[in-house]
Amino acid sequence: MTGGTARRAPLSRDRVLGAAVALADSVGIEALSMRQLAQELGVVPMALYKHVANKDELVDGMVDVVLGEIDPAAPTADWRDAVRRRVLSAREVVVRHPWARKAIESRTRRTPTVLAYMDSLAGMFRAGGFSPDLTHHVMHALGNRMWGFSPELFEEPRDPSAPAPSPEQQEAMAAEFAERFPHILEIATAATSGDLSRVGGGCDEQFEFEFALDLMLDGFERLREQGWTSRRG
Amino acid sequence: MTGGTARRAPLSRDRVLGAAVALADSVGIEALSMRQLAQELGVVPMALYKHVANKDELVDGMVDVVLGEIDPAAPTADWRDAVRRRVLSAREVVVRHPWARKAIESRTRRTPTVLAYMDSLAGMFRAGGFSPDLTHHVMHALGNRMWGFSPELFEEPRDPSAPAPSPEQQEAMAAEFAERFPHILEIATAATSGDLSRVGGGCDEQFEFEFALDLMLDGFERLREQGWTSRRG
DNA sequence: TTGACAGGCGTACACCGTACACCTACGGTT
DNA sequence: AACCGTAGGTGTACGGTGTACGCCTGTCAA
Repeated sequence: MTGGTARRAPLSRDRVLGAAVALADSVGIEALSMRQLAQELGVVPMALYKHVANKDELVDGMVDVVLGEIDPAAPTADWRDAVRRRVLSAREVVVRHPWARKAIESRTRRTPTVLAYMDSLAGMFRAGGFSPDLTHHVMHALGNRMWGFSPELFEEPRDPSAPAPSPEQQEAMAAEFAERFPHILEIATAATSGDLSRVGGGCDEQFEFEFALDLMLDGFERLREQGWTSRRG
Repeated sequence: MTGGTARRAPLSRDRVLGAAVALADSVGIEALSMRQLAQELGVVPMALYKHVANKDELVDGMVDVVLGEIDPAAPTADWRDAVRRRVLSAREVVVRHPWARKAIESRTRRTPTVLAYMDSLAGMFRAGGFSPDLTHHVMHALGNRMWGFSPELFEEPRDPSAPAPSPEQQEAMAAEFAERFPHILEIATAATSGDLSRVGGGCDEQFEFEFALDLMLDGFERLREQGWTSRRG
């Protein structure tokens, strides 16, 4: 009966992964469970296991999905520009999917999609005149930054439900902090251009990311120029 | 009765944390559970909660313990040397406690111990002539490498229980790999000096770490020399 | 002697991933 | 038309997790 109440669309690997990505987008990766995902799909938990082997493989698949959102590599004369674009494009997708950071960090299996991305990046270095040897090391040096994220040194819980400390408590804490961690306080205030009220407010992650990325790329270029090699002689 | 069968030594926060570190050392962080830890201490699970608030706080404490194993900062004329020593000392302890990598990555709360370490590092940059502004950014650029580890691009499961693929299967896989990921294959063989049989064997992590660290430190020094600042004008 | 309290115990709950057996509907073969 | 293999959704159950809550007991100060 085509005109009756529409039957639930059948599951498929893609539908499962898509729903998982959407769910992780809204509740985070640590709240994503097979049971909740099943419920979201109007299905019993075990039904999922007909489409993914287990939860690990599910997360692998989710990572593949978001990696698929990275802009395909565009041909560029300049290796530096090519790498930079690619990585910043990757960054855009992990910003869209904040859980991807943890997911990628925790991943141990390298899926073909992951390998393909790394391969394309390696290819850019090679095309730019990097030796296989040097390419290898700069890929390591890039590390997780190739996926468009850097570790968050300070992640603020910013828990609004927590009871706000009284002003004098705040003052006391600030005083103790200033005594024990003067340099951190100093650079934190520098980061906010001296606006003390915004000290806890987090950093400009995009700036920090590009700063570090460019620093590395500069270093890479220098090593390439001077024909760096790991073999002594 | 002092001479009778010795009563179990009473629990304490330190004893709990010490046992947790030892347990994680032997079974890994993901196998560490409150129940198992309690059993190790000859105690009922809930007894632990009299000494740590919850599991998160337990892990925070464990991280603090291992950070305590880092060599105290020694006075050095050269900022570069000071930072390098400190970070490599940190690396020694995370190599001793492999689980610390994941633990630190997953941590969100910054304990005083963590802050103290970061503060001492920041202090080294400041003493070396870095502006607060620049210090801030280089700390971000250093990222998790300040804890002595870099992300593992390829972690091999190296599962010995998995059925070994037949030689022809292996050959077929290698051929497909070579076609799809030529650059990865190329740099992997470069890493083993052309010894194809060792391609899957992993990289020299220590070398990669120092390579990346020195690359960053070089970059930092250059920025310091030229009086880099994030403010335009 | 008393009574507060620190610290270990036992039970119980909600949640997790997933093994296993079952059912049911569909597509191709005879 | 009868059959049957199989893909895919269901239900139940098991062993694991973190931890809330109440109890009980030994220690020590008043």
